[in-house]
Amino acid sequence: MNMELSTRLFHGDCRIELKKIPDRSVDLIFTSPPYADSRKKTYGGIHPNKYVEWFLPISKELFRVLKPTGTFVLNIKEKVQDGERHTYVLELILEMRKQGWLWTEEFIWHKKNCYPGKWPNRFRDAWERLLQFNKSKKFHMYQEEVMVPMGEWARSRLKTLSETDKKRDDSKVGSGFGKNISNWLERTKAYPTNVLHLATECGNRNHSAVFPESLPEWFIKLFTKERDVVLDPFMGSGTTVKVAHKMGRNSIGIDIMPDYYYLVKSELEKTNLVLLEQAGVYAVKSK
Amino acid sequence: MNMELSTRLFHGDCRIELKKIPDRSVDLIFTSPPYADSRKKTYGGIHPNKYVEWFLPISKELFRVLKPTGTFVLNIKEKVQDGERHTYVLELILEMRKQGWLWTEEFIWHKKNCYPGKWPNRFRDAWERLLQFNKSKKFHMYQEEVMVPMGEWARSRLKTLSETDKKRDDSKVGSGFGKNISNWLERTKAYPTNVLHLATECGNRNHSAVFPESLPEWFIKLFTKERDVVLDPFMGSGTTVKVAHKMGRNSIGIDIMPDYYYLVKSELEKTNLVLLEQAGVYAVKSK
DNA sequence: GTTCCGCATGAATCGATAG
DNA sequence: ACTATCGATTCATGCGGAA
Repeated sequence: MNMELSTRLFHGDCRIELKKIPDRSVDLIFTSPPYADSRKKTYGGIHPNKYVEWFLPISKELFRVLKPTGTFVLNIKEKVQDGERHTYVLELILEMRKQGWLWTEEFIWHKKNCYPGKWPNRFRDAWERLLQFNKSKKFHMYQEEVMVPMGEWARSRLKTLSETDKKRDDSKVGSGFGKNISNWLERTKAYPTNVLHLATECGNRNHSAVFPESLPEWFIKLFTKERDVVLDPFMGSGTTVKVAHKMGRNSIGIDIMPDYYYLVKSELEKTNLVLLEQAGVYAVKSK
Repeated sequence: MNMELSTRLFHGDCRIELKKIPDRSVDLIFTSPPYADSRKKTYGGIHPNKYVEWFLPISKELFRVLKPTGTFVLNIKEKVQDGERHTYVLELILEMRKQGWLWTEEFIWHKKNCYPGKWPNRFRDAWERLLQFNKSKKFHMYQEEVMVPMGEWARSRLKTLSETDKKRDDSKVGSGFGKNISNWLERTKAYPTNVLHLATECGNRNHSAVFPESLPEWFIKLFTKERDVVLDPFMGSGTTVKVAHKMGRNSIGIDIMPDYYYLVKSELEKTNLVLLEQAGVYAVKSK
């Protein structure tokens, strides 16, 4: 059957634009909001001390639009201010829990090629937080989709298992053991951990604060299946929505900056964009 | 000159034992306190909800004994409770700042071999926090001491060179060769980042150390020089004090558990222990 | 001496069962 | 209902013994 895959873009402040999205309609929110006091020109430079206050109305709307089985992944890192790490991320987590969010996990994104520099009192910052929030303890997670190749020892391990297998097969007759065995034998992959090793994308000076495609891709694989809905309320150059579309997910992108909005719009038009009746709402048709 | 290197051990609750240590006398505090609700048998199992309340009087004493130029490195990680990451670490950071601590940095310890397991809603936990606190913005940091070889190619290259070096060392007679090598070595070293990659120690039948020796070693190199004073108020099996002593630093270890206390004591006695007048205070003489 | 292989062992977490 | 205990699950590492 021919189904339509939609990519909807909204141009405006997500505090307002989010209200156009129905309750419990989104499977995954993946976003990297403007960092405190940075990207001043694009987002008006939220002061670190005002960051929590600014973000809470947004996270409340995000709570509303997320399905009970959905997940919110927030890519964020505190800035250094006056020689100290600022505490707005810590405070934000505490306040979001008061809104009903469950702080399920904190993934670490290890940036293998982090920004260069040298300071007398600190080293280069090579990691960012990927905070996982949920509305309920029962959320969808497709762990098999992100399994990774095992270490070197996999071969010998498999050998051992096949021998153990034989022994058990002799002693046990007609039990459900065979199924387990085949599971083990085909195992050449392992589940990942909560530490992600990805290089940052470099050389793209058109847009600030870009993350590599593999970052949203990993979480989209992990927390959604095809035809699910992915939302990025701080779309920026559109990495999340473009990856989502490529992966057969419906997506929604919001950005306040005209440059970003029209950039993503035109890029989607290059492929197969369909304008919907609402202003600023587009759908990309896909076979 | 013959100087004495001292390793002082205290047996008791660090909330009390710390009072025996003078104000502003410690250069580095490196410790890994008992995790909430774990090590029940050893520390009485502090409940996660009581953790901050329990730790704050200790951090207050630590603040007192640390030199203004010193550093406090706290190895900690929140437990999962009821499907969520607990918030006691976040709250602890916020409360410690109220005590006057500066939250300078958060290092990530990536545990390459983390505990195995599989669950429907989370992956294996492969990282811990190493929170850096200071009393002032002007603290001592010896960055050159922890420089690392650049990249993989450099590492293999270094191997080759060191082997070649050895071979020629036998036949070499005071040529300028060594100097060339050291020059080359300096060029291939880079400052590290705030992400540390270390495996936990396992299979060592002696004692199960909580962290590998290289962890305290790295921070001792970074934040102290020889003859400085290193303190671990939750000594455990004594990794920190033993590494500190090996590196020519004076050290102080405290533990409430008799088993740990007498274990470390006897290990130090095997080398060259000197009993001081105070009960529970020992010094290891070193030439 | 090397290299390879087998094995024990973790600062874990969930879900079920029991009190 | 709420807490305590137990079994099942899982994989990187370093050691020791064997080829």
